[in-house]
Amino acid sequence: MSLPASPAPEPPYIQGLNAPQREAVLTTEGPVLVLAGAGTGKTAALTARLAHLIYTRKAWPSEILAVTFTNKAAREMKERVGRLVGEAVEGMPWLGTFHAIGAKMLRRHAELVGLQSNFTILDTDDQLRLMKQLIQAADLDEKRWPARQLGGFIDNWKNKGLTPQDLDAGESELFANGRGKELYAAYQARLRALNACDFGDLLLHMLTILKRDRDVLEHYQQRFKYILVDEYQDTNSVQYLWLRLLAQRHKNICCVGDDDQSIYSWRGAQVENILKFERDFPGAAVIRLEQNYRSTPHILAAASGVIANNAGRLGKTLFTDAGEGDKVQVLGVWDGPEEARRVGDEIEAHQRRGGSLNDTAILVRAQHQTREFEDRFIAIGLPYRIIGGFRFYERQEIRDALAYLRLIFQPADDLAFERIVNVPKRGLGDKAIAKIHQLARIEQIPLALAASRILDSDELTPQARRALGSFIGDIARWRDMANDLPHAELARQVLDESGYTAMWQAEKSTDASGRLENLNELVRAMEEYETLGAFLEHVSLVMDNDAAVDDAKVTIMTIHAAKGLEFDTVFLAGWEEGIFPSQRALDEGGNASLEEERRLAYVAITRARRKCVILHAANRRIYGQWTSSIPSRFVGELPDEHIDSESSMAGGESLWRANWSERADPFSNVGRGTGRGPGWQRAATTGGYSATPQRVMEARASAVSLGNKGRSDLSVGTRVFHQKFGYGEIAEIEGNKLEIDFELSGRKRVMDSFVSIA
DNA sequence: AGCCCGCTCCTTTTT
DNA sequence: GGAGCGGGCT
Repeated sequence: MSLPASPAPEPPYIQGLNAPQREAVLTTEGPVLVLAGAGTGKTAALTARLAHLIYTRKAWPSEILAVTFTNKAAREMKERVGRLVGEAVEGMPWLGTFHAIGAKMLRRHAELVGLQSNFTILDTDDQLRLMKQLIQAADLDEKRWPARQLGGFIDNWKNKGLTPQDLDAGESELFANGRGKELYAAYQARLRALNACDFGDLLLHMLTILKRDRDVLEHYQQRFKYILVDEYQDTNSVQYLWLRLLAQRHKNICCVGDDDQSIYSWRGAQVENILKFERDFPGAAVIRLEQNYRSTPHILAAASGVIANNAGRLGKTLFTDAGEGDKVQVLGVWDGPEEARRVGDEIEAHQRRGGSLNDTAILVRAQHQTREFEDRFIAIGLPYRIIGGFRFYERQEIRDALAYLRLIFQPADDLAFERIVNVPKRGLGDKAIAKIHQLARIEQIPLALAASRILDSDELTPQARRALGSFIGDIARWRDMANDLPHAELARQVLDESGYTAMWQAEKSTDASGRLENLNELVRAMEEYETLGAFLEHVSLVMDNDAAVDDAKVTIMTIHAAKGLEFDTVFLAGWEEGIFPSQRALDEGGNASLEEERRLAYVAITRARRKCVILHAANRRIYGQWTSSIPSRFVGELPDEHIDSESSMAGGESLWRANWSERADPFSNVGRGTGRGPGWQRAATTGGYSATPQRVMEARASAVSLGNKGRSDLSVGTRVFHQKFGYGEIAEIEGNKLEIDFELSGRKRVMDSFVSIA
C-alpha cells in the first residue's frame, strides 16, 4: 500500500494488533496464507483485514468474497466488520458460508443446470427417502445396499467435485456391484425433475457452471477483487476448485487456517489444500500467528506435546505471555458414572466459589457420551445444556410444517406430498398411496396431480377416496388463500386446519409441548421475511438452534462442536483407547485418521483458558456390556512436567502411565479382529496383544481383578447414590456386590460400580 | 391399517 | 443399551 509522506494516524482497526497480525491485515495484494494457531486472534486479524480493504477503498463491500464454514462465524464476522467500518457500509453481500453463497449464485444461474431459480433445498431426510425409492426401483436389496450408504457415496462424490459423468468404473464399483454411477445419475435426474438441490449440489452445480460458462466465470472473477477464506484446512475439493477458479484473475486470495485443527476429513476436507497452498498460488506470502491470547503455558504446552506426535505439519510454535496457571489435571476414575460424578463435584465446588456455569464445558468424543453426564446432572440438579443433535429444520415437526408449505407453493413437490399426505393420519395407507404412485409414474405427472385424478376413478376404497378428496381440496383452498394472506398467517391456518397442531396437542408424550413451541417459533420467524422463498432459504441454510445463552448452564458437547469456542474450565471426558481415539478411526483409517484424532485432542485441550481436566475411566459400559479400558495413548503423550495425575484407584494410574511412556505405540501390532465390539476388546480375547509389553497386560489384569475384589471406598453404613434407585445405605458387602437399603425403593442388590458415595 | 416383536447396528456432522 | 426397521400378526 502507498504511504503518505507524514505518518498518518493509525486507523482504529489496526490498534491492538501484534506484528504478524498487522502483516496479515496489510498484505492485501497477491495470495496470502495465514497460519493461525488456536487462540491467536485470528478473527480479529480477519475482520481488520476486511475493514482495511473497505476503509482504504481498495474494494467496495460487494467486491469482496468472504467465505466461512459456519453461520456463526459468518454472523460474527459481519458484526465485527460493521463495528469497525461503521454504518456507512451496507452488509457485505458476499460474506457467508460456502453453501449460502453457492445458493445465492445458483439461484441466478439455475437454468444453466436445468433448474428453476426457486429450486427447493432438500434436507437429508428427503434425500434418503428419494434414494430408497431409487434403490427399490433398481431392484436392489435395500438391506445389502442401504440408502444411507448410497447417500454417503454421493455426498463424497459431490465433495470431490464429481458429477455422474465424471465417475470412473472404480468409483462406481463402490456401490451395488458397479451400479453406483447409474444410481447417482438417476438421483440427479430425480432432483432435477423435482426442481430440487441437496447441499452438495449448491457447490457442485455452481462449479459446473463456472467451468462450463466463460461469461459467468469472468463475471465473478471480475467482481471479486479480494477473496478471503476462513478455516481453509477444512475446505474440500469442490470448494478448493471454486476458489481456484474465482481467484484466477485478481489473485488476491487470503486463506486462513490451521493444519493442526483439521478435523473434518471424513466430510471430504482435504488438509492437503492448506499444505500445498504455496504451490497452488506461487509467490504466496505466508504469515504465522503464534502468540496465543487464550490459554496458560501449561495448557499450551500440554496441547503442543500431544500434537508434536503428528508428522507432516506445517509447524507453528505457540507462545504466550500469560502467567503460569495450573497444570493440566489428569484424573483416572473407576467407571463412567464416577467420571460424571467427579465432574459434577468439581463443577459444584466451582459454583460454591462463586464461579459461573457458563464458563465451563464438558467435551466428549461422541454424542452418546453426553448421556452419562446428563443423567448425573439431572440427579444432582446441575443446570446443563447439550449442544448438538438435531438442527432446527431437521426436526420432524418443522419438516412436516415446511412440507405443507412447499406443497402449497410447488404442486410438483412430490417429496413434500409423500411426507404429509397421511400426517396427521387420514386413513390413507400404503395401498392407497401405492396407487397414486403408480398413476403418477404411468402418466409422468406429479403425485399431487395423480392424487386428484385418481379421485375420478374407482381405484380407491370409498373411505380412502373421501380422505384424499378432502386433503386435495384443502391444499387447493390454502393455495388460493396464499394470494391474499401474509405467509406467516397462512402457515398458522394451515397447521390448524390440517389438524397438524391438534395431532401434537393430543399427544401425551413429554416432547409434544416442545414440538408445539417449535412450530410457534417457526411461524414467528416467518414474519420477519418478505417472501416465503427467502424464509425457506433461511430456515434450511442459516437458521441454527443454538439455544439462547439465557441462564447459567454447563455446556456439554462434542469436541467437533467446540471448535472455535473457548471456556475458562474444560473437562475432557473419556480419554480411553477405543473411545478417544475412537475404535473406528483406529480400525479403518490407519495412521491418517489416528493423526486426525490427535488433532481433535489438540483442539480439545486448546479450548481451555485456565483449567483443563482430562479424565479416563478403567471400566465403561460399551454397547451395554461392561468392559475394562486403558487410558488413551494421548494421555501418555502429555508432557509429564505439565500435568498433575491423580487416580481414584490405588496404584492404577501411575502404572498405566508407566506403560505408555515406555513405548511409543503399544497398539502398532494389535491384531485386527473381524468380530463385533471394540477392536482392543477383540484383540484382548483373541490374543492380538501378543507382542505388547507385558506390563500393559498386567495393568489390564490389575484393573480387572480390582473389579472383582470390590471397592475399598465402600463399607457397611456408607450412604450411596444409585442412578436408578436414588439414595440409600449399604447394608451388606459381598465382593463387588452390594445389598443396599434405598430410601425410596427398599432393599436391592446392586453392583458396586453402579453406586457412588453420596 | 396399525402394532408389536425381534434383529441389527452402532463416530464425528459447520451446510 | 437402545433406536430404527422390517416382517408378521391382529
